[in-house]
Amino acid sequence: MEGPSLVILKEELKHFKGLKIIHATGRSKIDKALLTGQTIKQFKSWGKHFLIVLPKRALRIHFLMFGSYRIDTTKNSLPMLSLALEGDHEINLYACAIRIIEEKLDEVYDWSVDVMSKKWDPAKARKKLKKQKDVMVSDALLNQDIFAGVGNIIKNEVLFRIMVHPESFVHALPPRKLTAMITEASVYSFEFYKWKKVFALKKHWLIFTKKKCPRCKIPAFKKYTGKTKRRSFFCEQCQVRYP
DNA sequence: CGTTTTGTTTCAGA
DNA sequence: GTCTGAAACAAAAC
Repeated sequence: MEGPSLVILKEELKHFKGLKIIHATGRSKIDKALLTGQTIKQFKSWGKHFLIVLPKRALRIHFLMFGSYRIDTTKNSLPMLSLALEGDHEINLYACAIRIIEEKLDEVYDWSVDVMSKKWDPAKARKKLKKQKDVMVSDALLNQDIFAGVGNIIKNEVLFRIMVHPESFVHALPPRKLTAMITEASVYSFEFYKWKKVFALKKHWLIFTKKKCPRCKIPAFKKYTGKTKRRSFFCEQCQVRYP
C-alpha cells in the first residue's frame, strides 16, 4: 500500500477522532492492554506508516504488500488488530505489521521526507540524492528515507512521465531531469490519491503493467531492476538511459 | 493450482 | 563494521 492510500484511510477515519478504545484483540503480539481505555487523539501518516495517536503513545501500522482494512465491518480472515471503539464502531486491520511507538512522533519522523506532507522538502531530497553513489533511479525512488510514501507503482509512472529509463544512475541525470524526478514524485502521488478515491487508478496508468508504450506504441519492457529488484515497466525507445 | 505481487525487517554468511 | 541474499510474513488476483 503506497502513501496516497494512507491519506485516504486518514480521511475515512477522521470522524473516529476523540473516540475511546473499548477493546483491542487480534493476532498482533503487541500489548493490547496498553490500548484499552485510551482515547484516539489523531490519525497521522508518514509515507507508508499509518499512525494512530493515543495520549501517551502511538500505534504504527505498516500494510506492506498485502495489508488491508475494514471500517465497521469485517473480512473472513483474522485481523492483526481489531479496535472496538465507542459508539459501536470498529477498525479492523489485516496482514499488516504493527508496532507501538513510545517516543514522541516528532523525534521519530522527519515529516519533510513525506512526499504528500505539507512539509515536504524537495531541496532536502535533492541534497540526499546528490550523496547517492552508484544508485539507480529505480532504487532511489523507492528509498523511504528520501521519498517516503513512494511505492513501485508511483516509481514506474514517475519514470515514464519524465522519460527516464529505470536503470539510469542518479548521479548521471541532468539537473533538470533530477528536478523533474523529485517534483513528479510528489505531484504523481497526489494524482494517485485523486484517482484512487474515485476508483479510477488503473485506468490512468501509462506504463505500469502495460504491454506497449502509449507514446510510440512499441512493446514495453518488463524487468526486475536495481538492488531492490522490483518490477519496472518501461519503453526502451522513449525513456532515456543516463549511464 | 502454482505463481506473482502497491513491502519491509531480520539474520546468516561473505 | 558492512554488505547481500534469502527467508519470513501474508492474502488474493491471475
